[in-house]
Amino acid sequence: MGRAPCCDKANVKRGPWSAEEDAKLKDYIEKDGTGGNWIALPQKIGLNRCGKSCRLRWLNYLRPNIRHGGFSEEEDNLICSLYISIGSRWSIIAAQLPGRTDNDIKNYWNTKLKKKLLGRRRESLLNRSSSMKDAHSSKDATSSQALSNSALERLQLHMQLQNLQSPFSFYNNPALWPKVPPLLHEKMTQSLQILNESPYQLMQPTLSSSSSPKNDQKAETHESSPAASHSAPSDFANLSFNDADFSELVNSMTNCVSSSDRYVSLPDIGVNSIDQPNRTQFLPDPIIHTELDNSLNCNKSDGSMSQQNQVDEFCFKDMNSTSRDPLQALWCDNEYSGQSASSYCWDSTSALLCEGISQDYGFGYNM
DNA sequence: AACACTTTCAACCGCAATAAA
DNA sequence: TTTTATTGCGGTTGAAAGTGT
Repeated sequence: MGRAPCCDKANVKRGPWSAEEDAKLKDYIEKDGTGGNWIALPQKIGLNRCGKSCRLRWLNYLRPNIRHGGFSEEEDNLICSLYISIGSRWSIIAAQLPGRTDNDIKNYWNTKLKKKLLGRRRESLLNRSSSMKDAHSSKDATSSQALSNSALERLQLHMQLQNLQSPFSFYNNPALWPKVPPLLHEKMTQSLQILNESPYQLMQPTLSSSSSPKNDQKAETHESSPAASHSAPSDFANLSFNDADFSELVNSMTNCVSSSDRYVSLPDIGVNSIDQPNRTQFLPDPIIHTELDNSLNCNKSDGSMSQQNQVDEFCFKDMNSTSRDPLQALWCDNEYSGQSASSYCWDSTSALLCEGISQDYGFGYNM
């Protein structure tokens, strides 16, 4: 037995809001507030709408100081940075962008920003590797458009950025990877292999990015949809890769590649509201900001980087310093203990919220 | 001009978390 | 402590607008 619906769906109006409905809702809330009960609100004001619909309309459209469209480069960079670090926690991302709603940011990311960013990345990767990768390039042209917002996508974006910037990085050297569970190691290897073989190839919608029944069910549902039907089969489809996997891997790698000054602080991320006047402004790590600028503005940062600089930026650039020892211990010496490194680090939003503390978000890019 | 295809984005859906009874 | 109601969120849908042929 499923839960009762929040309203009688057969007898409430759906679809686009009229100006009259907007005015009714806006006037009432501005005057009397929501009364702490969205479900009861439409009846109070004589709107034949579901309470959830009213709430959404208010939050995403009618609320004061909402901005639509016209995202600035700074906002682009911030969204990218946050997406890579925390994934599709749109409400948290929106909290860092005054006047933006989670829905807007989500739409913007899915329709424009992701393509913009990864498209540039693809171009750069292609330019650099075209001479040796021609044999692999054409087959993925179609599938490159199909993207998933899975954890693997974040990992791959992470890897692409890393790989492009520093071709000698540990991402290309499995021997340098940390001790992680064999399954994760295998996934990572597969991802790297696919990346290297198919610089065009990004994510597949058929990817079983989560083991949850919900997602499995939805994947089945979409099998017959037009969107799925034109998707080429992918090796990624064999990867089961969830947020926990991602966080574990990236966190481990972040610990390795990032010196302390490469961490970006995200103060009070869990408790900020875009309406809070005194919220702490989150600014992206300057290094990431630069990289994203380069990516979003089609600058070839990789082309301008000297070989020496690349070596300097190599993940074990401090190999000769004493500071590497703990890292080596993490990467090479410790047996995998079964405890995720992320258990005390950045991945879990809920952890952030529970702890209520500022977290260091390690991106781990060598830029 | 007409049609097909793609993109955009407002709105919806269902689940999980939380609050209230 | 358990049950029920409500809120908040991320994923998804589908109509409208845009673009290409």
